Amino acid sequence: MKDQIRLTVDSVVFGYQNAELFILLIKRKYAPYKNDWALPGGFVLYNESLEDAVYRELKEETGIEVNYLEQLYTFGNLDRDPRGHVVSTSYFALVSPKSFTLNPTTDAVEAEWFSTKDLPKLAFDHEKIITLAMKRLQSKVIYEPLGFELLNKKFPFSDLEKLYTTILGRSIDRRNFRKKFLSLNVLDELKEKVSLGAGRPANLFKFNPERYKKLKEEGIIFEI
Amino acid sequence: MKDQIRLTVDSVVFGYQNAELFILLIKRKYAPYKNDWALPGGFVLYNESLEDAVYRELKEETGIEVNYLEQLYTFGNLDRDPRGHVVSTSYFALVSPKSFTLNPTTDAVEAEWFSTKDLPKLAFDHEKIITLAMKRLQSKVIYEPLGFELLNKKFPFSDLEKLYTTILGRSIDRRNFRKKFLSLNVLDELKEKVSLGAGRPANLFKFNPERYKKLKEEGIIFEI
DNA sequence: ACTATTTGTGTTTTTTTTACACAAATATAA
DNA sequence: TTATATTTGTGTAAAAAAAACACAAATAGT
Repeated sequence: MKDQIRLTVDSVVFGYQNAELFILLIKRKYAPYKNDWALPGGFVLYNESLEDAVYRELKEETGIEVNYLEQLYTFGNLDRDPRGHVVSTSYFALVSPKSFTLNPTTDAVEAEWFSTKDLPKLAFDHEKIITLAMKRLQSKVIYEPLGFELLNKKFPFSDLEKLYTTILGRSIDRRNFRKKFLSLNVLDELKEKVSLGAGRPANLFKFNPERYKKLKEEGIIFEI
Repeated sequence: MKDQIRLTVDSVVFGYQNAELFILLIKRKYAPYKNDWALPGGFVLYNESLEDAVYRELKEETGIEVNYLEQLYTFGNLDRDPRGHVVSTSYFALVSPKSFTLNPTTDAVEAEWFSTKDLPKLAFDHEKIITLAMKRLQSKVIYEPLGFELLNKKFPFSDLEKLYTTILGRSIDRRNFRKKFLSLNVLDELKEKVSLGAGRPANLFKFNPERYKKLKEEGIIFEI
C-alpha cells in the first residue's frame, strides 16, 4: 500500500480585482509543509474523474465556484512530494468577481487570495505550477477571449483593457485594442451606461458566447 | 489493491517518410483489446518518473529512439479502461527518418508504422489521443520549428516544404514559405548539393539549434 | 464654473502578408 | 546529342494588417 503511486490534483485559481490578478491559496494544516501556503487540491479518489476531484477539493477547501477550468500539466517528478511517489495533475481555473469574496463558513480551512505579485513561500512544487499557469494564461488570452470569465457579466470596456494590461504586464494602445476587439463581434454593446467616479460615463458591454462559439468553429483565431 | 488508481503513459510517436506522416502502433497480445492496435505505453512503475516510463515502454515495445518528447494531456475518464480506474498521461514524440525502420529484434511485440490517413481500429481511447496529438502537432509546427526532428540532419529545402504541407494538410506558397523560414535565421545553408532524380540539384540545409534557442529566449515567435 | 478624470473616436504610416512567373540545372527519353 | 520533363531558386507589386498618434465629450469634485 505504501509502494503505490498516488494521484493528486492541484488548481491554480485566478481571480481579478482592482486591476490586480490574484491566486487562491490555502494554508496547510498538516505535515508536510504544515502552515505553508499551497494550491487547493488533494488526492483523487478511486472512481473519481480528475475534474470531479478538482471540483470536490475546491468546494471542500475554498467553497468557491469556478467559471472556467482547463488542464494544465501533469507533474511526475519523483522528488516533488516527501510522502513518496505522488503524481499531480494541475488545472487552471478562472472565477468571476462575484465569487471573489470567500465564504469562510465552508470549512475550517484557511483560504486566501494572494496577489500574483506578492506570493508567499509555497509548499511542494507549487511555485513552479503557478509559474506555468501564469504563462498559460498570458498566452491564452491573446487568442481566446478567456478574460470574460474574470469579469462581471456586464462591464465597461476599460475593465477589459485593464485586465489585459494586468495579465500581459504591458500597456496596450487603447484605440487599437478596442478596434480589434470590437471587430471580432463577440461583444454586445448595451444601452446602459455606468459612472465610476470622475470621468465620462462608460457604455457597458456583454460577452456573446454564441458568437464566440461560432467564430471558433469557423476556425477563426484572433490575436490581440 | 484492486481499488487503487493506476497510472499509465501512452505515446503518440510520429514518423515521416515519402511525404507521409506515420504513427507507431503495437498489437496488443493480451486482453483487454487483445489483437487490437494500440499506442505504445503501459503502467508507470513505483518510483519511476513519467518520462522514464515513456522511454522504458518505447524501448521495450518498439526499440525506437525518439528525438523529441512532449507531454500531451492526462486522461482520467472513468470509462476509458475496462480494467478499472486507469489514468493515462499521454505524450507525443517525433523520430528522425533513420529511426524509422523498426528493429524487430528488440522484443516479441508486434510494432508497425501506420499512415495517419489509414489508421486501424484502436484500443481504449487511443483514437481520441491520436486526434489530439495531430492537432497539437499542427498547431506547434506553426510557431516552433519542430519539423526538423522528423527530417534528416541535412535536408533539401523541398523536404521541409513537403513536411509542412503534409502536416498542415494544405498547400503553401513555395516562395513565401522559403522567404519566411530563411528570415528566421535558424537554417544554415550548406555548400553541399544533392540530386534527387530529375530536376535541378538542391542545396542542403541544416537546422541550427543554438540560433533557435537564442531566438526563443528573446521571446521571438515565428509563425508560418 | 472651473479643473481633473475617464471615455470615445479616425487617419496616416509602417509593416507584414499574399499573389504571382520564369530562368537555371539536372535526368530521362528519343 | 538533342529535346523534354522535372525540380530548384528567386523578386516585385498589391493588399491587408498593425502600429502610431491627439483631442473632444461627458461626468465628479471642488
